[in-house]
Amino acid sequence: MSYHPSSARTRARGRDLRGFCNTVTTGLVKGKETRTRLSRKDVLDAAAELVRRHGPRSLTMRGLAAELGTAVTSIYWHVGNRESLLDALVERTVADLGEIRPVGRTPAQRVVSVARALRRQLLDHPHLVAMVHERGLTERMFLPAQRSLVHEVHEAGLRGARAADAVRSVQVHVVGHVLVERNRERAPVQRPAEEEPWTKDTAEQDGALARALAGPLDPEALFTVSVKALVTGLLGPGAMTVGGGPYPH
Amino acid sequence: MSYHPSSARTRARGRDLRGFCNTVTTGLVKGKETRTRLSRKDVLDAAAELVRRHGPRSLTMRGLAAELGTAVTSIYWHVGNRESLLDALVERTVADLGEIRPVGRTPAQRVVSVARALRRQLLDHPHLVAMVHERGLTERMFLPAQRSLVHEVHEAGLRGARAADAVRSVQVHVVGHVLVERNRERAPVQRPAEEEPWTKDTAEQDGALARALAGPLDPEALFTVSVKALVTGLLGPGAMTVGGGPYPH
DNA sequence: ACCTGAACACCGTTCAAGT
DNA sequence: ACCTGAACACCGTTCAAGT
Repeated sequence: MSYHPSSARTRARGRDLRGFCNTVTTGLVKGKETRTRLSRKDVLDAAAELVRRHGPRSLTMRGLAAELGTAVTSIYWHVGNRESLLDALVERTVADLGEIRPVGRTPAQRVVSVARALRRQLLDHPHLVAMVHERGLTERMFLPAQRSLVHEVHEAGLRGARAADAVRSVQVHVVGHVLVERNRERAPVQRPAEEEPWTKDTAEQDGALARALAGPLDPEALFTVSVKALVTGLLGPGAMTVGGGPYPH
Repeated sequence: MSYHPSSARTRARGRDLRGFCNTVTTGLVKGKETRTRLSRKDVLDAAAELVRRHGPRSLTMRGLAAELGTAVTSIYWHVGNRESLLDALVERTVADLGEIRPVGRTPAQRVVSVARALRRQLLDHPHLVAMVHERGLTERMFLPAQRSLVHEVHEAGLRGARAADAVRSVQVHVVGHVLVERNRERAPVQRPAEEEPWTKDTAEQDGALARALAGPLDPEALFTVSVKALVTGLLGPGAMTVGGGPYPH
């Protein structure tokens, strides 16, 4: 419709064709660079910083413009609109997530190590997870772990569709777990079960079980338990036994 | 501060103290009821319908007022503000989710059946999942399954903290899986891996694996596979063997 | 090619005023 | 106790106009 570069959003999501003409620095004002021209990268950088500090909801076009010292409308020229700005941000961050190296003696241990590392990576970018999720790009979060998982699952003797299922099971479990976790963080005061909290009477006469269910949840520990169980189930019995299970028996 | 009932949101989240004086119907206009007075229930019902049809983002206070044929500000009197309106909506829907009856011969089979039923319930209320999630009430979605899971896990011989972990593992897995699934729905055209899609060469020389990874994902099947594996791992080896595994061997 | 201010069509929310 | 219109302080986005 126009020569507006943001029409790139209708093209295949390819490389940014401009952006080579980066910031032209002319001087310093109170330690901050003064731009003569705004670049797409400037916009993304500033937006990324705002999101990193206060989350995506805090990112308004007007606020971003103020941060950059330009008119709101300039931003539109560079990134099209708010939606594709966030798209670009997600794209960039996901691309920065490195591959994950498996650690451990058995394939099962290495798969667990990949799962834990992936979880760590995702939790390190708290807002990213929600943004990728809201954009329907969840599978993107699978990528850093995918190659390693394929290798390890194959190493464990799984083949074909069954191997693919195992890889995806682990991926979905990790991402899903992180989504649930992230959510708990936001509402740390989970309304104390107004449904009766668990008592010995309602918990199969198992006092320890009742206490555990009524008490707080340790996400890290729960993750370890569940991913080990999952991997055990996927790779076959005995898969985790070498490394010792989560519980003394 | 005032007698405004919406100050209930500062009280403990208890029962709605008004709302007994429901709609007073005076006649019919084109098949629609004509209200003389607006009740909190009217507001919630209309809001629920809007959310059900077009999702929570489509719910605006002004639009809701138009739907109800009142001034925007009347709504504020009844529900306080948009946030607590959505809170109330979530509360109501979650409360309507019934308990889940386990089916199957072995405890493992029954746990799997509970997991599948819970997933079904959540997928039946597509917007609810996202809303509960955004509100940080994820554990609420655990509730319909909780009691049955406790029973079955105990039946399988798990006790104390270990039983609690098993219950929670299944719960987080189900909710997490549904979150990931729901997300895929929203973006059905997952950008075809711009990273090279899997080929026989990159997939450990396993052509079937490559095809499976490149192809589409069947969420229902994947869920079954992963939850069976998880339960197997949690309840001990052999747990699922009676019912037959997902794959012929 | 890049940047601008003005304007549009929305929001949620508050408040003083009605009955 | 319940409802109202006017007003406030925000949004994202478009557009014609500048250089």
